[in-house]
Amino acid sequence: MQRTSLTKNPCPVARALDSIGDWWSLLIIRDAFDGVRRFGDFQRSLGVAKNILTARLRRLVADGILALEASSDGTPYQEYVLTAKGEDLFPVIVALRQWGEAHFYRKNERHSVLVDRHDNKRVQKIQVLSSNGKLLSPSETLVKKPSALE
Amino acid sequence: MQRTSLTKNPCPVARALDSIGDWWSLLIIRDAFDGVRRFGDFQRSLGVAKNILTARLRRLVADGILALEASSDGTPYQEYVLTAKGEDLFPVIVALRQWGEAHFYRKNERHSVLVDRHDNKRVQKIQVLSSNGKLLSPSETLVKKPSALE
DNA sequence: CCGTATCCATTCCGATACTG
DNA sequence: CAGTATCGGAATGGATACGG
Repeated sequence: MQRTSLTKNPCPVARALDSIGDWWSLLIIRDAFDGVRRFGDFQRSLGVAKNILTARLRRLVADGILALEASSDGTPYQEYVLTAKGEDLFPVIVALRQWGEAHFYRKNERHSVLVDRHDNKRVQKIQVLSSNGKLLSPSETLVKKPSALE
Repeated sequence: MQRTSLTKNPCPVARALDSIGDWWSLLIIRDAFDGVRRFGDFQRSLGVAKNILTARLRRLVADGILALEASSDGTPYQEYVLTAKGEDLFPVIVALRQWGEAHFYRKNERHSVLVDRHDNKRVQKIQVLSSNGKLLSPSETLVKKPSALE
């Protein structure tokens, strides 16, 4: 039996995970944000088997997250670049990164950080804000079903 | 051969995904944010096989994302609740939700939304901000390796 | 250099039956 | 109700060999 598809699931989180909820896709996307564009570079960076990488890249292209482009340098190969839809995953990656930084490193263990290119300062912690700009904790929010909207 | 563990990976995103980068874990956590606490409720909500659910819940407890508590009502069973580490995933879930809303629904298709409990208004779009509060696009940021920090 | 094809082991997943 | 046990099929993952 096949894995249940979530593309028809009513929840936006489920539909999102249907595209990128596997072990490798978000790592590929993270690399793409870091400027990786070539098959071999993804492969070396991730240490993933080539056939798996092929399948994942194809899926991401089919889902409109990556696109194939002619190479920027002279080489006759194509490159994988983020589409607008893919770029919209930036907050997801940053949130994951900050969660990882907070909970998976020992006190004296250092890790890379995300900085503003212009002033070299660390990016702010990503937050959930109300319409008037106040920080919201999970318990102060509520998921409202479409049927319950006016 | 086993899947390569990412717990020693230098990248915070990779370490995070080692805990929650599979198909079900983030959906379980989403449910937990929505107040689901009992085994059977997770099972019905997700439609996942019970043995898989068992394995995932165990992993999340072992990783300190969920904890087992005595039930709040009178029943003699235990409940799965988010730890502080688990609650810190809130921005990740919200970012995923907003990305899903933006890209996986047709024009007239409605979906649930996340609102502020106090005023019933929609939560702001999650953003990556510089230290002085300006919105940053992916290309305006840079990942700095620990070796390159002063 | 960029993939594709194939092989094999492991894991994942769903369904169902079962226990306390 | 909350799991455990087991089964079979599918997908995943790693390695390697091959082709344009």
